[in-house]
Amino acid sequence: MEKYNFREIEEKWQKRWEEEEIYRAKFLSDKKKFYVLEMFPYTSAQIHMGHVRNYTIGDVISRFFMMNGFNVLHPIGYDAFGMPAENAAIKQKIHPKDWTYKNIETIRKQLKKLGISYCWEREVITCDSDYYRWNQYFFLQFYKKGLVYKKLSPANWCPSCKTVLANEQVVDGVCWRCGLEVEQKELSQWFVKITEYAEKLLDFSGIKNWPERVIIMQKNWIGKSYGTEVHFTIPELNKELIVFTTRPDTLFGATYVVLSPRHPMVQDILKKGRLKSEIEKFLLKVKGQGLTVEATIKMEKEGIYTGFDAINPVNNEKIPVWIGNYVLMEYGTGAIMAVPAHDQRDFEFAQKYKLPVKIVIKNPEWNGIPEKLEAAYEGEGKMINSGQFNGLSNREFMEVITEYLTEQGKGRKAICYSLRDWCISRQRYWGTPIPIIYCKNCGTVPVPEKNLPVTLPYNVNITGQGESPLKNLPEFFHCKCPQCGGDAERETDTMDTFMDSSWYFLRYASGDIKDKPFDKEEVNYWMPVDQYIGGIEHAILHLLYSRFFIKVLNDLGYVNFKEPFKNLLCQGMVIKDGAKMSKSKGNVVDPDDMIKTYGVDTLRLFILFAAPPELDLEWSEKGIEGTWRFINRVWNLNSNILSYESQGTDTGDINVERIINKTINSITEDITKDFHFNTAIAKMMEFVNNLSKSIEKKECSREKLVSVWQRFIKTLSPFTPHICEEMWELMGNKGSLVAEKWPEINEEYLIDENISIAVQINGKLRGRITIPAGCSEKDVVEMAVKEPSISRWLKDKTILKKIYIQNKILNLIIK
RNA sequence: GCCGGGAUGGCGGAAUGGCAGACGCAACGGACUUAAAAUCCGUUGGGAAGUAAUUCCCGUGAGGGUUCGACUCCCUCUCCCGGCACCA
Repeated sequence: MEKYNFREIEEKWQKRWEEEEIYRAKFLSDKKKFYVLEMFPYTSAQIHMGHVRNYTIGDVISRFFMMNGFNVLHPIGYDAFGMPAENAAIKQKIHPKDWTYKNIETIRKQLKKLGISYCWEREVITCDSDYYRWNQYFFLQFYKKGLVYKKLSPANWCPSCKTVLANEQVVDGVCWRCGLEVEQKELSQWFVKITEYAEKLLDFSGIKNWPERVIIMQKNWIGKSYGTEVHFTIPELNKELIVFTTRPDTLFGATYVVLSPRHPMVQDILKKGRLKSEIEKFLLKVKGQGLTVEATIKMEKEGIYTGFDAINPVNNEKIPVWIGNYVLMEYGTGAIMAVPAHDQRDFEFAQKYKLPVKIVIKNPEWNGIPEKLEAAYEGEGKMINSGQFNGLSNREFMEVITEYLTEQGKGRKAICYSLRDWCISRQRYWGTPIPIIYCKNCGTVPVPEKNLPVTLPYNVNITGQGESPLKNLPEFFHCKCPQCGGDAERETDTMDTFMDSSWYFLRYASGDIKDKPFDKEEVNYWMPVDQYIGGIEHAILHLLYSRFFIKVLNDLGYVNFKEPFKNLLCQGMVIKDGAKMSKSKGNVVDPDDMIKTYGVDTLRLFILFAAPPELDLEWSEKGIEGTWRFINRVWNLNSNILSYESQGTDTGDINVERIINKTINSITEDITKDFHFNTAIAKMMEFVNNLSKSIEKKECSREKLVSVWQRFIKTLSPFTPHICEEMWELMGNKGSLVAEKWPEINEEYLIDENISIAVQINGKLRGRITIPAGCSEKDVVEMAVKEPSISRWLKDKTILKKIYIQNKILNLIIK
C-alpha cells in the first residue's frame, strides 16, 4: 500500500489545474452562471487563518456549483491601498508601493498553495493605475450628477505632528505616535451624497438571502425616524431656530433648547458679544473632545447658557438657549428642544444645571401630579399643562400639534435619517488621487476624462507628520488649469479605500479590458454576485457603500441590476485560547506551517469541520490531527478498494447503496440549505466508518463497491480536491472532478424497511420499538402496548390520549 | 448607554417543537510490537440500584410560562462575545 504523500499529490494537481486552466471563467451568455466571491484580502504581509477559512468556504461552494452544471466565476484580487502601507513605510523605510507589491507576491503564492478554484486571469490590484483610474472616472461621473460635493468637516488633528489621524490612531484621546492630546480640526473635505439614497438603501427586496442581523444592522445605521420640525424664534437675533423632534407631543414641556457647538447660530451669538469669553472657553474645551467612540461614550454631558432666549411657538414661553457638547451637527438640524420631564437625558442635564422641569404627560399610575420627578417619564398618557389640548392622549396629540404647527407656519412633519454623507477625503498619500484642479480664475475644475489617470507619483517621502506628501511634490501639486491653461493646483486628498472595494467585483466580471471600467454586457451576465462570503466586521460600511455604488451605476445606466450581492454568508472569526488570533497576543497559527505538516487538504477539512461557518472557530492542534487521521483512512481505503475482490450478496449491495444515497442526500442538503459543512463532513466520516466495516465483511460485490466509492470521491472533492483528484485517477478515470456531475440520489434507497420509533408514557421516554415503514397509528399502538418495557407502565391504567408522529414518536397519556 | 448575537459533556460541536450529546478531540481499557510511535477494536453526561442483562432518577446559564411533548417558542434575570455615530 502506497503511503499518502500529500506534498507530491498537491503539487501535481495544482500544476495540472494551472496548465489546463480548468478554472478559467468563460463568458457563455446561454449558460446559467454562478458568481461566487470572497472579500478580497488587504495586502498586509501574509494571509492568516481567517483568510484560509473564508477562501475555503468559497471554494467548496464554487466547486459544488461547477459540479452542478453552472458556469462559475470565482475570482480573486488585492485590496492594495490604505494606511498600513504608509505605516510600514514609516517604520521599515520601504516605499508603500514596494511593500504592497512584495506582499502581493507572497499572498499570491500562499493562495495558490490553498488549491482554490480561482480564475487567476481576472486578478485585480486596486493600487494599479489601470484600476484606480476608474475610481477617478466614477468620481467624475458622480460629480457631473451632483452626487459629490465639498464641505467643512472635523477630523482628528494632532497639533504636534501637524497631521490628520484616523480614529484608530487616536488611543485614549492622544496621538499614537507622540502622545499629545488630539484636537478637532475643521477641514474642507469631499463627500458623496449617500443620504440621497437612504430610502433606496432601506429597500432590501432585491436581496435574496442575507443574514437577518446584517439587514437589521444596516437599517439601524440608516436610522429612519419620523418626527416634526418645530420653529422657535430668537427675537434678539431676529432668527428662527429649527429643531427636529420625534416627540412633538412634549412641546409644551420644553424648558430649554440646545445647539450643537458647530451650529451656525453659535457664530451669530458670538458676534453679539454677550458672555463671549465664557462661550469661547467652552467651545475650545469641546474642540479637544475626540471623535472616537470611546471618547463620546466616556464624555460627560456639558453645556453653557448663551444669554439668549427662544420663544416656544405654541405658548410663547421664553426658554433659554444653551450650547451642549452632546448635540450632533450631523443629525437632524443640529439643535434640539429639551423636555426634562419626558426624556431621561434631558432630565439629567436639567438636574446638573438646575433647569426647570415641566410635566405635560400624566402617567396613568400617578395619583395626581408629583411635585418632583425622580426620573423622566417616557411613557404614554393624557396631556396636561398643554393649554387647549389638555386631556388628549399624547398619541393623538402628536398628530394634532404637528397639524397645528403646520397651519401656523411654525413647523411641519419631517423624516430624519441618521445616515450621514460619505466622506471620501483622506489626507494621505497611498490612495487614489481625487481628480480635481483648483484654478485661481476658474475655481474648482474637474480633471477632463481624457487626462485620466491622475497618477500617484512614486517619488515621495513618507514621515507620518505634516501635510500630505503630495503637497510637497511640485511636479504633482502644481499644474495647468484644463480650462484656461493658467497656473493651478491639484487636489492632494486621496480617496477612501471603500471606494476601491465598492465596485472591484465588476472589474473581475469583465476580464481584461483597458478602455472602459468594465464590459457592460459581460457584467450584466455575471452580476449580481450569487454568493458573497466575508467577515461580519464588514456588515455595515463595505456592504452599504457597495449597495449604494451599484444603485448609482444603475441610475446612470451602467448596469441593469440594483443590488450587488444576492446572497451573503458572514463567517465567524478564527480564535485560539478564547481570543482572536493576533500578533500582539502571540496566538497566531501560521497556515504555511500547517500545510507543511499535514497538507492543505487536511487543513481545509479541519477548518470546515471544526464549526459551522457563521460561528467563531476555536483552533485546535489536536483537532487537526483528527482530520489528518480521517484523510489517511480515506487514502488507505482507496487502496483496499483497488485490490478488493468479492462476489458479495444482494443484501450487501443494497446495504451500501442505501448508505451512499443517504450520505450524499444529506450532504447535498447541508451544503445547499445553510452551508453547514461541519455536519456534511461528519456524515462522510460516518460513511467511511460504515463502509470500512462492510469491506471487512466482504458484504458487497466489487462492482458495487467501486461504483459507491467513486460517488463518494465526487462528494468529498469540493472539500479536499487534491487527494480526490488523485484517487479518481487511481480508480482509472480521466479528467478533473469539477467536470464531473454531482452524484444523483435514488429516492428508493433513502427509505428504510424498518424504522425505530420512541415510545413515551406521559412525555417520558420508556422504550423503543421497530416498526415496518408506513405502519398505521393503530398498528403502532398495538405493537407498543405489547412491548414489555411499555406494558409494565400500563398496568391498572387507562390510556387517555395517543399522539403519534409518523416514523418518529408515540406518546401515550395515561392515568 | 444603545443595537445585534450567544450560553448544550472534560473540549469543538449535533439536534430549531418529537429518542439531548451525531461526528471529532481528549481520557480509559484492549489488540499488534522486544519496546515505542503509528494503526485498529471497545468504553465514555452525572448519580443510584443490581452478580448481570438491565432499570430508575437528574441533566441543554437561572427562574417562570405555553404544550401531550421545549435545547428549540414566550416572559423575567445573570453572564459572555461582537458592533456603534449620546440619533433627540
